[in-house]
Amino acid sequence: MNPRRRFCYNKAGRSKKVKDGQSRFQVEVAFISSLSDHIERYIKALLDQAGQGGLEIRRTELAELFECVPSQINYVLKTRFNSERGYIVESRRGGGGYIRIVRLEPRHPQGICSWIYQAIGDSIGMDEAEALLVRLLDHDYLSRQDALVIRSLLAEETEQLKPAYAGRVRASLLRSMLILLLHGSGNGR
Amino acid sequence: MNPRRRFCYNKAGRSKKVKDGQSRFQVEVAFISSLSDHIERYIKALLDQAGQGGLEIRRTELAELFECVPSQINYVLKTRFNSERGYIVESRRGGGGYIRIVRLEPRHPQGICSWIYQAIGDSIGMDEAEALLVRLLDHDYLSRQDALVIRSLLAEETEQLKPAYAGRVRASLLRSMLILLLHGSGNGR
DNA sequence: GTTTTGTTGGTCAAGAAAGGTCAGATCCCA
DNA sequence: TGGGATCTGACCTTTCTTGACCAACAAAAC
Repeated sequence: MNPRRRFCYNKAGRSKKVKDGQSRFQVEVAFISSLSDHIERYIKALLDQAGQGGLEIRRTELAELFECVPSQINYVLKTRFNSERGYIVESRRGGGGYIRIVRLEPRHPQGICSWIYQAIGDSIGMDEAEALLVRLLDHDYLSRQDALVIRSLLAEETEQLKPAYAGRVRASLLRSMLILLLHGSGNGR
Repeated sequence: MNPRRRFCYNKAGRSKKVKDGQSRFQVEVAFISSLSDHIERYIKALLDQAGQGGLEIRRTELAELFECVPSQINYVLKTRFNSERGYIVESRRGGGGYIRIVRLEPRHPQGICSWIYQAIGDSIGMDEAEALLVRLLDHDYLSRQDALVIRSLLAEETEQLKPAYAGRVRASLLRSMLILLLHGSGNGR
């Protein structure tokens, strides 16, 4: 393995230390310092330029740009561009492969999604689910009709399950339906 | 092999890159980039124009249009226009040979929701789910964005599960999300 | 009516071209 | 100084593209 000149990209963007002798402490801004953080910022900058359709990147190119291994890109995507944070990542392997990143426009105050993730957790009971729906209803994050449909689907889909699984499946279902409503197109087509 | 000027057809249709210097990545729409994808889109465009009876093509002609080997066309047909995705392909060899492609409307006496229930069943694999989404997309029952979100949620919610449960949970999730979109307040279908 | 020849489309497997996964090494901060 | 966050590299899977060879059908030749 040839010794790599790492962090090449960062020459411009990383935090600077003050010249030797002047001070032993970092004085410049840019606390953000890890490679992952830089890749994250770079992708976000690209996303800002991109339209609704999102952004398409080549894993290898990006890795070359930052002089890191390709799997580093996966790490960044997994930790920073997951759906809890409001992103969707799709990819395809093989010739013409790509990674597409879409930022879901928060049609509601950001934070509501991660709040939902937290509130639901790994498993949730019917009562808690109901309480959560009521709460979302009260705050107008949810329409009456959607709440009705969700309620009925939750019941229908979990009634046959053993309690142990029911809670988990219910959590999955509730989470998915809510996220879909919050992020989906709102009107088909 | 003479160096081929590939993607001739695509001159007009392919995605634009941002001006040099701005970014090395595609930021505009229409990302789809492989030859197969272009052939797929071309055929679908033809299908949209064609009536109920479907579309008839010459394998060789199409291959010439895209400057590829004829078997590439078979690949596209096999992977994108199979019966799982709701297409029927028949062909005849010899002089006057042809390939006919027919797109089947997903129909059920009781309507699209019943069709969905039936198509999903108790358990469904990721591939089947994908095919179903594509089919609904092709027929405009679903928006791109919703499909994107559903796909990503399906993957996320089932990735940790043992295959035996994953199929069932996936079925529940897919069914619920689709029914919610169709019956919820978002659109009146 | 056969046989031959030309015209189409079909199959399959090899190789190329992406991206994915995962365990272990490292880094870094409380 | 221990644990979580990062990084790396070896190895894997998926998807696409190509070309050699095969099979079916039609029209011409016999």
